[in-house]
Amino acid sequence: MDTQLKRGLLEICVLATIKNEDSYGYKIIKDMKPYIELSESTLYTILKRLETTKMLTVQSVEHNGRLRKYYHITKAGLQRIEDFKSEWKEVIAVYQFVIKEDEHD
Amino acid sequence: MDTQLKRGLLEICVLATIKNEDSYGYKIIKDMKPYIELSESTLYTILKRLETTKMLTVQSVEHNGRLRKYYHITKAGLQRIEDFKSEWKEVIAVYQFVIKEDEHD
DNA sequence: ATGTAATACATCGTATCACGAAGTATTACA
DNA sequence: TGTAATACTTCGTGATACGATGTATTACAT
Repeated sequence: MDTQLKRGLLEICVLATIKNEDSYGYKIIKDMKPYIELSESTLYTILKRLETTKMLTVQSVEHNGRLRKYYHITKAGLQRIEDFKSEWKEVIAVYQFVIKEDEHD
Repeated sequence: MDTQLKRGLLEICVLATIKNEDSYGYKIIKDMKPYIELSESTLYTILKRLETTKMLTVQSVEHNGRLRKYYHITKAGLQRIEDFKSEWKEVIAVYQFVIKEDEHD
């Protein structure tokens, strides 16, 4: 998918991925893959940002002797998804405008 | 609209605006306004970029003693819109994933 | 006549952000 | 013994939306 088009979707998609169940970096990438691909450097940048903006919280959990960082969505994160849904109406309006066929007169 | 969300839409929206009729900067902004707002600096940056990538051609036309730069979409520009339509299927898939309700088990 | 808004285009600097490259470290399996 | 998969991190770069600012003309109101 075009990089610019992804910009508005990546962050919200990460939130959606951890919405129902806490998850960690490597798994988030795999879960998102069918819908939208992103590199590790991109994901960890986004996770850090979402943490800074309090959209999620982090907890390190030991797994097989190694630490895994589990991410948990916050109320603000859930609200962010709701806001996205509202904004989507505007996006659809733009799309309709773009695909509108020529009115041959 | 959120800046990030706009990133994937602005360029294509400019092309859609001039698709049926050649237009110039100031008018493009006004025509786009109901769907998506952008500043003059943003638009002229985009127009320059679309010219560089051969998505449109420019022609200066005298109007009321002043020069207006009219922009005309090219074949490549029209193709760009078609490509966007194709890509939209992926965008919708992402959206569906984001709004998917929790499966309470 | 004087001021203000609208029209029309251009440039500069900045902040945000996706991403490739590279690195560290462990586990699993051939 | 080597290679892939797992897991997280840092750094530098390029793309791009946007505010600020500037130039210049026309139109209209005070």
